[in-house]
Amino acid sequence: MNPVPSDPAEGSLLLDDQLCFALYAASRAVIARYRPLLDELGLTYPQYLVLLVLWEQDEISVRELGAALQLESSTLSPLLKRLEAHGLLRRERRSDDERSVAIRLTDTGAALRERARAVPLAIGDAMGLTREQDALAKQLLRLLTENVTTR
Amino acid sequence: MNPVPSDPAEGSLLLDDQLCFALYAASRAVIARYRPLLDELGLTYPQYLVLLVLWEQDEISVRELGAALQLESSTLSPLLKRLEAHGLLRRERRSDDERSVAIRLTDTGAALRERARAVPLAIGDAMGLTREQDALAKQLLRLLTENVTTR
DNA sequence: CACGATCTAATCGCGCGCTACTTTATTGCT
DNA sequence: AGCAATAAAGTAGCGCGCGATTAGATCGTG
Repeated sequence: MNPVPSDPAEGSLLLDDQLCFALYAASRAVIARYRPLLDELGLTYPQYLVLLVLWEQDEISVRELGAALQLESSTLSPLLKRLEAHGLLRRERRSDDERSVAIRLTDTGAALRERARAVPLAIGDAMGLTREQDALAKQLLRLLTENVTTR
Repeated sequence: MNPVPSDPAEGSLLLDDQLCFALYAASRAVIARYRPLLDELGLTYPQYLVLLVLWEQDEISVRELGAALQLESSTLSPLLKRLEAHGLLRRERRSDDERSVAIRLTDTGAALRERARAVPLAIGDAMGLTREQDALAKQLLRLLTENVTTR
């Protein structure tokens, strides 16, 4: 006594009506696509995101990194320790504000950027969206994130 | 010597050009929105997804559940044990095929459905997308998942 | 019927991701 | 200056997710 595609999504408890599930499944599927490529670089997906930020702006605090990636220090601290252990970056207390920790790429970390250039190309290819679809998707996802985040 | 919005996204290493990041951030933001609602039901987000499936089709194998949610048994097995420990479902070896485990809701698990009805309504509201945007987003996300998964 | 290939769950190890909490440093107020 | 409030990073605990592996059941082919 359930279906009839009455008002799709509005209050439905059917899995396939849920945007949240489409989102969750897509996110994991895309990350899974990245995995073999990132394995070659010795990186996990969140580690790759951290490096994307650092390649754009080296010398950044944990706080700023968290703001850029929307991640808590409780997630970033151990992740950054692992990247430091792999020799890709250094963490150092700031002298002007000892609460803050400055993250800086090592030469190895900076050099990895060249090897990473192939990644977005391969992924863009695998996603198989037109330029318009890609732009539209990004736009919708940002709107959604914005709506859902701000009170 | 980097920017100039030359060909957005095509091979860029800028975080904000990455569809994958928009996806990853949106997924976490939406799940975060669910958290307080699901807390009231004593559920995590993936547990809620499992129940969505079971409310649609009770008596299902771990394999089928994994196919529906795109999750491995290594994720589902412990998750199902926790739901069993909370009294929401039962796991039982099938007599006709002893490899398979049948998942069945308890009365408590089935009854939780009524309390869950409020969830999609509240979330739909918080997402703040028009019906068209919602449908378009789902469509794009499914296309993306399909492209990225196959092959 | 035998026996190797396949299938199903489950386990283990590891890296997130988040909440709650702690520690240390800085700021703001009087 | 003194001290509460705030801020930054980190730790602990828990629940995913996933790759790799394993144990046991079933299937397929000779």
